[in-house]
Amino acid sequence: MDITAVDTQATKMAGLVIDILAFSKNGPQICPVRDVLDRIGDKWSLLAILHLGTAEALRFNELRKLIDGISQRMLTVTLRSLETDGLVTRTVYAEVPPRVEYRLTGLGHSLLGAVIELVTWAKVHAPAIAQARLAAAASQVPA
Amino acid sequence: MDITAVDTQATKMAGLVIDILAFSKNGPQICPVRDVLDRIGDKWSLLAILHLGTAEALRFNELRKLIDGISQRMLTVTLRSLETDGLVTRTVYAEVPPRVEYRLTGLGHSLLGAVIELVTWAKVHAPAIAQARLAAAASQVPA
DNA sequence: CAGAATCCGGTATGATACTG
DNA sequence: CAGTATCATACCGGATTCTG
Repeated sequence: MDITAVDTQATKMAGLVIDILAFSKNGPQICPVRDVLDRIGDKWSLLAILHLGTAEALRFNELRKLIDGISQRMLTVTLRSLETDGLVTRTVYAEVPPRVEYRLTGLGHSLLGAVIELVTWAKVHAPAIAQARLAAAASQVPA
Repeated sequence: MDITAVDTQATKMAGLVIDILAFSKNGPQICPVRDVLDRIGDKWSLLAILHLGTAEALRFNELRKLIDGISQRMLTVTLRSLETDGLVTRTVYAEVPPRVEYRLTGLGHSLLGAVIELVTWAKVHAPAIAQARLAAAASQVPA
């Protein structure tokens, strides 16, 4: 990739971003971009979506085991808010003991695609970020 | 897209996610996916990256005006942490009054690509989410 | 099993004032 | 202009206990 190609792509991305940000200013309601980012910007939503993307359906305690470190409370809260936003469905089976299954909706699957992009980026560039942090720490306390 | 195609794509995404999550378990250090999500999961980082993606370079107060509602303090904190992670560069010009320019690094631009995917999703599906929320609110207080 | 309710601390964020 | 320093606070999220 030569300089010209880089420039072209950068310009293209800039145009896309400008469109998005312009859109976010329109209308009387809050910015949809911020709104969605707030939703997925919490500690567990994206992880829940990722794990739900690995199976057709998952039960509450299955998710609890898969998402390492999540508390019962936060799993409940997270799933409810994802349900409210139409990203997952919650199905209760009238049995005893109770069984509840969660699965991604079509909307949830469409988000999964974008999320995979992001975590793939994270996976690929994690070493670069770690290195940058080390370099920053080193220049912080040189003596 | 027929049922088979949907299934195939869903299976493919599931495989990708499994790879990513498996990777995140490896090694003694913390999960890189969570690490990066924590970084960009704060309130302002993604917005700063998006705006920096619209121009070659931006000054402190230019960003301040562009990112509506951000406080001086949070802009500073956000930019510093992005700098620490190697996503933006900070250039101080020895002038008076001082001038400081921020611009995305190559790493930052690569993240911008994934972020654009995400916010584009947000832009497209914001109405669907809004509708889901309304439906949830309606079923909440039916009487 | 799958939660609901409650309490509680830490941290992220905001407001304000001061400075090189 | 581009911060830093300090204080105030809201709310996120964890631990615990109780329930259908």
